[in-house]
Amino acid sequence: MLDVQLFRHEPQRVRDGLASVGADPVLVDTVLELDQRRRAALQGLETARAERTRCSKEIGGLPAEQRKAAGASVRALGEEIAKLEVTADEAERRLRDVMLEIPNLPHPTVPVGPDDSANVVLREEGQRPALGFEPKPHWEIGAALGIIDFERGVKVSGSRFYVLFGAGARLQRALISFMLDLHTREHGYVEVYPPAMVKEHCLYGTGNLPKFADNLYRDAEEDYFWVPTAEVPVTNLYRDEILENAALPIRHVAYSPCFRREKMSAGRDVRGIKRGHQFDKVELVKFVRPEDSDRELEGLLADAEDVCRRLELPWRIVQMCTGDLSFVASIKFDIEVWAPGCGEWLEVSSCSNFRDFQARRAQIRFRRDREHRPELVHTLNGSGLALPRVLIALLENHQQADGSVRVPAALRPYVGADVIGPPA
RNA sequence: GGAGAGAUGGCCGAGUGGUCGAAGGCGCGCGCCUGCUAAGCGUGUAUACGGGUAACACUGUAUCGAGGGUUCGAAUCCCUCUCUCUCCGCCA
Repeated sequence: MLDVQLFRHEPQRVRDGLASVGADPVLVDTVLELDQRRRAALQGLETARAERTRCSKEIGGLPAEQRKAAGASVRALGEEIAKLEVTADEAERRLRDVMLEIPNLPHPTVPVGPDDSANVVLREEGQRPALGFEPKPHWEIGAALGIIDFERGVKVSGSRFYVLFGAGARLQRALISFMLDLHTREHGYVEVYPPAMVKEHCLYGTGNLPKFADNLYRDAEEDYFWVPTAEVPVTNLYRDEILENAALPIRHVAYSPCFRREKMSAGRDVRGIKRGHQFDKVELVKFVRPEDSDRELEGLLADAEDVCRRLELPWRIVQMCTGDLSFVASIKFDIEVWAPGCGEWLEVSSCSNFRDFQARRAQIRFRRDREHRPELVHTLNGSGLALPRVLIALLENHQQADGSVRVPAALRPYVGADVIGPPA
């Protein structure tokens, strides 16, 4: 959520920003009008309440037998207040509803563009493998090795589900452990194991609601949502808190399963394990002082890239243009790994700086010192990394002519083998 | 799932209809004193949204788990919900 003050003081800047991310600049005028209405309603209400308080105190000082009569004369005021409350609440709610649907403003350094065609590939890192044979897609490799079973996944849970067997399951578990260890031991993150189900308000905090309900699984009866990413529970860890200045920055790494309905991408990426309803992910989440957030984003990106490097995967960094930013991000860099088998770049992480957008929704603040009022923190996050796609890249980049898959050195202690071969 | 107890400021803990944003203690900030490793004295110490200011100051309203009700007036009375704790049942 954006700061209403920004609308009041720099409306043109907000209009320009909204236009650049494809939102309607007229929203600024809507907000300004609703804000005006809200303030007017509030002033009327507060005046009336102040008057009532004065009267009530007077009555309190009266002898008991006079109170009843005096009270009756104030009754009308109470009824008026009730009406003004309804008006003020209504104004407040309408403003809030609009504000909740307004996207974040882009960081000034974000390249301007209408859609993903204007995204910028900043650099390419790592070596593409010189395989010397026609690379197979992971669904062939996985099936041949007996480590990915698509048919049984469908049998048990329907389309977009698969089952990992044997070395495949172990490989995934190894990746999770490897990533958690790397980020906790070498990058300074504190590990968190969060709930995979959250209450509705958490999703408002991170910005998944109200706009993106159709990508979420929910249990309406119990008001539970399955998390689409660990970002949701981890960001909400500090909701409604005022953190100590010394506690910042907070850097968390969390492994969690993620659940997405994928309604919007029906029919897309149905082959393989690239896009399922359930997948695993190791997520990095930061809570930082505003002045540190630009630098912290660089660090976040570097920490996520380090996973690619150690897994000996070729990757590239793509900066999202204004038109391709997510609803909540003010700046975003994707990490894409090359998958030679299916011949595409796979998004394995989106590293974003949300600035105070989520913090305002979730009311995550910190106190710089006693003299200052609490300030909103900046939140950032990015995957470090998303498991199934790393698995794809691993199988496809490290496949060998005989059908086996080489395990990169960094992963060997976790897998307990140098090579994943066909079933005996 | 059944029965009971509870939810007050950073923490502990008073407060059962009025002058209570809320005693007292702890913690913490600032000042003084003292001078020795600790204490004493004074003073201050929630948040949000309005008004106000160049910015402070100042000022209004709200907030005692959440929502609703009674009342001129609710931390205090009534209802609903949430959460926590104890016991029973069930269970990985």
